[in-house]
Amino acid sequence: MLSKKTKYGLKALAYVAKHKGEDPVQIGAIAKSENISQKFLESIMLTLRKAGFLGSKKGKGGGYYLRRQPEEIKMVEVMRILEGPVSMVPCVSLNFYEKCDDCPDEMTCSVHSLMVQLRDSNLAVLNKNTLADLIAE
Amino acid sequence: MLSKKTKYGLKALAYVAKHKGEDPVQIGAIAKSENISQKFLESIMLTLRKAGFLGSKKGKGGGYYLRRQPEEIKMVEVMRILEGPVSMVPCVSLNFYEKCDDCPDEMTCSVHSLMVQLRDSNLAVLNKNTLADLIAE
DNA sequence: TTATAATCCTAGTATTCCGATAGGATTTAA
DNA sequence: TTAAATCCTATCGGAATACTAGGATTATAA
Repeated sequence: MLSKKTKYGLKALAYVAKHKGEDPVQIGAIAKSENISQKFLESIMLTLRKAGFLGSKKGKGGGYYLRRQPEEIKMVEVMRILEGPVSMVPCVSLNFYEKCDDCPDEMTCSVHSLMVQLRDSNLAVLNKNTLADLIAE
Repeated sequence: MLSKKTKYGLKALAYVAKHKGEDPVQIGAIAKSENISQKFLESIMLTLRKAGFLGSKKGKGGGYYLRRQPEEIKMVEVMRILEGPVSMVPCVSLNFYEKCDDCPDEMTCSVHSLMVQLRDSNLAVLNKNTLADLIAE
């Protein structure tokens, strides 16, 4: 299941992207438009800013804006920040590799190959889609 | 992340499939071979039996055996039983459809299309792979 | 017949994670 | 100087996950 954090984060990014070129958008406006708890969204926006997707302006008239073009923000980057690894098991993760605690040997693990295939098919989709695709429809 | 339940279940199915044609295999043997808590595995085996993948024989010399050919057990079936929906959001699930609580309208939801693509690419992999593929390598 | 070995089944528990909230500190525009 | 916004850390309740306990049931075989 996709976490609410990720879902809200994606929606918020889409919202900001839709208002590109205008004044910065406020958390309150996004929260209201997308039915998201404002406080929860605050922490998500913070994450997205620290990851470099968003910039912010403090104080009155402040808010968030995109720091990169929507076409250049790949979904795989956003997902890795918000949701974590693309892989379903750490031992096939490209960016978050870890040994599985129960597997003595990855090469003889019966689920390994299936997990690699799932990872790769997901990566293909997430590499192809950008923030621009999210607001296209 | 793949749940331990699913991971253990897949490994157990693979183990049983490897011993096809022999006497039924005991939970204890699987647990030992795959580093799984025996009690936990018990409940997983029960699930797999009730789902029709496994048969069981009680009493001394009992254990579990496959009820279908490995080539005919699709990973998508097993995953749906153990892990739940293939989709990451309920509103794009084919077998577990539900409306998302925060979305007023699926058609205007910015993450919808991405979720459909992910679902379909995962389905493709899970439909192609069978239990036979798990033990092939 | 009886001991043993296995599954069956329900309930409970410990821990972790998720979603959300609290409460201010800081910064900026008007 | 006031209001409006982000910034930041800490915390909390509930749900889900991973696992455990304890026995009931069934079948084999000495």
